Amino acid sequence: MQPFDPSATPGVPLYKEVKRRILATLSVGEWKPGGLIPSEKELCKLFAVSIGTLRKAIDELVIENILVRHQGRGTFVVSHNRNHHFFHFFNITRHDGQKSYPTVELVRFSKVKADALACEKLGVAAGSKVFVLINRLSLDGNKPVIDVITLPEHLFPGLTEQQLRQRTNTLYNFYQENYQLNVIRTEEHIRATLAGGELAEWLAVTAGTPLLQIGRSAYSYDNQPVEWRITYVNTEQYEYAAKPAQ
Amino acid sequence: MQPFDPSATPGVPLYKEVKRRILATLSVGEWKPGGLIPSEKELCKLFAVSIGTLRKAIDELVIENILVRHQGRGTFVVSHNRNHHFFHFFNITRHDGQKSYPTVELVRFSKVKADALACEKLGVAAGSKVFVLINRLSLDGNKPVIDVITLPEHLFPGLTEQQLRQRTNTLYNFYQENYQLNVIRTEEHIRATLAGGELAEWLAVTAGTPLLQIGRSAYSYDNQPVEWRITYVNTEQYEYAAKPAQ
DNA sequence: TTACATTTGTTCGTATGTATA
DNA sequence: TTATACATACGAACAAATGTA
Repeated sequence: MQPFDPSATPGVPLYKEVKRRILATLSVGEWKPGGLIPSEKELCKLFAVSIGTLRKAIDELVIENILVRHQGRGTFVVSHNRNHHFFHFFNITRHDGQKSYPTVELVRFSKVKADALACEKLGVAAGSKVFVLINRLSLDGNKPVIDVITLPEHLFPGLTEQQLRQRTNTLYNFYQENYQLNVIRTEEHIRATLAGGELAEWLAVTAGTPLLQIGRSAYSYDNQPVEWRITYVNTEQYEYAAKPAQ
Repeated sequence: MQPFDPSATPGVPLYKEVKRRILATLSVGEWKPGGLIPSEKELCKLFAVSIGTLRKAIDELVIENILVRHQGRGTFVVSHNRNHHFFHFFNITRHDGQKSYPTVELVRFSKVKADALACEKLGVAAGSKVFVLINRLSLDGNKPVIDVITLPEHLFPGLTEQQLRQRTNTLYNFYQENYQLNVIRTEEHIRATLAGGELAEWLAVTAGTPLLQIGRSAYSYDNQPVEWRITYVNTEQYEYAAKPAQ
């Protein structure tokens, strides 16, 4: 005989329900990125489950890079920092596989009506306003990457060019600190294209140079779309390192 | 007091040791792809560990796509089939995300001395012989993909063009069935390039068309390199779908 | 259709080890 | 040194899926 539990749903394992409740708590900002969540013992009491069930829920959130455990210290909400987690979303390396931190230069900032593609990718109504940022990234003195980033205005109210220029950490850290938007997952689709026009200028290549064109959707908790970007990469000296098929 | 265990190594958790022993058993071919491994109860006896420890070892192998569990049936060694597991290593989709199975046409088959890059990627001595296969893939009547595949001769003794033409399943299934080489992991690095020469002919595009150039190393158990390939993709109608950052 | 044995999945809990502050 | 927190290892009981008699 099961103990009475009003939240129990037939067919849904208890640990999945615990996981959902942890995600919901993260989603409303009760536990903040970089912060400590209650200990396993406390969470067992809170959710009225055994330690094994709780650990199974947290295990999945750790695998999904949403929580991180530190033996002896506690369990933390994953945060976007320069040191931790950055290369999880930055897949550009030198041909020899060497990674390095890019420096970023804001080339353009504007607020416009979203085009059809942006509306679809961001899940906003036709005619909605969006911010468009164009960033140029430098690596080892080269400038091989241009990011064209689209952000829905309703999630970034009052965003200004100055704020973006003054940020000292990563862009995803900026979203997190200033707009409580925590990017936890991306989807990427890669095509080849040719440089031309302003893109060729910004990358300092001749028109007709082959480039990678990487479309990325970035999501927060609850699969909320936060950002849509297209990244262009000159692969003369750099390349895209795909994650091992898993 | 711990029970005496001659295989125990200080600092290495028991479940990691169990995992290593399962991998070693797979590596020598004692449990075959597609086949059933002993039940959890039997494995507990075999390794003299508790059910929890055994499950933790198997959990990791399931996450790594090496084993697969079926409730009520048992635990199986993952196998390369047309139906199961194929899209795990095939990341080309239509622009709308639609997946379909390619048909394959062998364009060229030869045995040559490995060049420096192939030697490095396959971990073979300079001057070693390798087979080079060129495949053209069709999707929905289009021919957007060329694979240039390099295989070390010592792992594929006696490989013939006829064998390759007669295969009815995937290439990785062919390696598995005929050479007991089970590809379980790949690494991929993506660049942009321009079509030209034979490549442009095979893909039926004009010279100067931008293409994806995807370098892939494929590994078996024990990180043994099995295959090195370069895939060229015409992304006019297709694209590379990266796995979600995980 | 039914009954049963087998196998994995879920949930519970305890004891001990290891890392941290 | 001590308390706290996660990591590892143990195992019991029951649920759910599967295949077979």
